Amino acid sequence: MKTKESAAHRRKGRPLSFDRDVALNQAMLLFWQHGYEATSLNDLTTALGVTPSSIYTVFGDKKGLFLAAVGHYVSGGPVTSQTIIDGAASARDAAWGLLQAAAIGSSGADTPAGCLLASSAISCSDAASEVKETLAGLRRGIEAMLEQRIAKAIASGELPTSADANALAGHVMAVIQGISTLARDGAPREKLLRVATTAMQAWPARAGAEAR
Amino acid sequence: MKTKESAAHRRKGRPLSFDRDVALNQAMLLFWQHGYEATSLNDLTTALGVTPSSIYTVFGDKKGLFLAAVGHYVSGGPVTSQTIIDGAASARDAAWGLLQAAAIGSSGADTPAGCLLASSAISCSDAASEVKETLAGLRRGIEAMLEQRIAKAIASGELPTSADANALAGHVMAVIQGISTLARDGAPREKLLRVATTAMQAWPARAGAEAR
DNA sequence: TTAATTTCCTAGTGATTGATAGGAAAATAT
DNA sequence: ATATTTTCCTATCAATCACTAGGAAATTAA
Repeated sequence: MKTKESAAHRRKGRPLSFDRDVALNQAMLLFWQHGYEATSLNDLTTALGVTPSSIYTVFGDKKGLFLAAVGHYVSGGPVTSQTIIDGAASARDAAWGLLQAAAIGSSGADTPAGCLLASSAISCSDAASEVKETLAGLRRGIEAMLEQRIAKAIASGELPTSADANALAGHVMAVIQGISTLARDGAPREKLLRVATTAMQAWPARAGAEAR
Repeated sequence: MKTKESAAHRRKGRPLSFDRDVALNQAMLLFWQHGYEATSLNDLTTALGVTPSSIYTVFGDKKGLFLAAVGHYVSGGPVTSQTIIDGAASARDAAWGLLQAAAIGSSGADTPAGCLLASSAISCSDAASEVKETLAGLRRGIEAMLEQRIAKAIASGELPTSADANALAGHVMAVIQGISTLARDGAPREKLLRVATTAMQAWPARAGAEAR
């Protein structure tokens, strides 16, 4: 069920000596652990078992490999931010789903701590600013999707009109970012989940309820 | 009123040709903007107007300069995390003070976006793990101080016994971390403050009040 | 003035960085 | 078989990295 180009047409020249997805997964793990700039080509070629020239013919350059690894990260599993938000029964569930996914994804036993999007290019040299900006764009995209979902909930009466969609979405994104750092600092999954639960206490009551 | 060694005793050899605090401030700004590893010695010597050998005689090595710059950062102004927590009238005010300081400090007009502690060494190579761990320790220290302040508030009846000091402190730290990243991604101060305000909505009601 | 001490500058160290040149090897197409 | 296309490996590129040797210059102590 992998994206394996339905075997209808084979390439012409010498075939790749390695599995592109396996290599991409290895690269993703390295970038996840050490970040974009701190992961050297030497680290990558060693871990992937591939020579530099192969990387450059397949992915262009280090930046291309990183972006491909990010793509592998965001669309690798069945659960993405998009599917979480779209599949949630309410804006509140969307926020909780994202926070829960961040807590669990940042504390996997077989993956580095934290979130690749949140941690791999926070500070960098000018040469890597394009990569940093790409990740920032992905983060902003998730935030925008969540904000729209919240705005829809306000419009539909699910949330009170006094709710601030922009601030609520920003708060959720901030906590997701923070959960990633807490995880990298060594916090266990159980704590990350309690932080996520605490963050949800900031969620406004349903529009009907006259509390707060 | 600077810490200038009360002029009682001058050093023996040739005097420093530059002001240590001015240089440290410049170094801090560079590390603040680009992070620890992405800031090269060449960047530093150029900005500081100082030769490499001078840096090494005064600060030991790049790591020593960075740690000195971090010290300059955390104890540079009159307001520190310590003074915010100790000076707050309540645990709630302590949390709000930290969040507000993060929002304002991350969006200064004359300083790089974000927080140096939160952004300068999130992901790094193995060679810089000591620096990363030092910053993580500073973050954990702030969190521990806040957690103790919250625990004290629970013990004194200021907060309900159902409150989770560890999770509340973790949430505040996560939001601080996230505010730093939002700022680096371009969010304006006004939004950071609204995120901080939203985060405070998660704070439990006073022990007496029977709400929630 | 002379000795001792400390910082100064110039020039360069070996190691590592991302990336490549050149040609052999392996596949398909004819 | 032969041509074409693509990837393979070996060896290496120039640039940059953090860092330092060696000696002149500037200060205090005697």
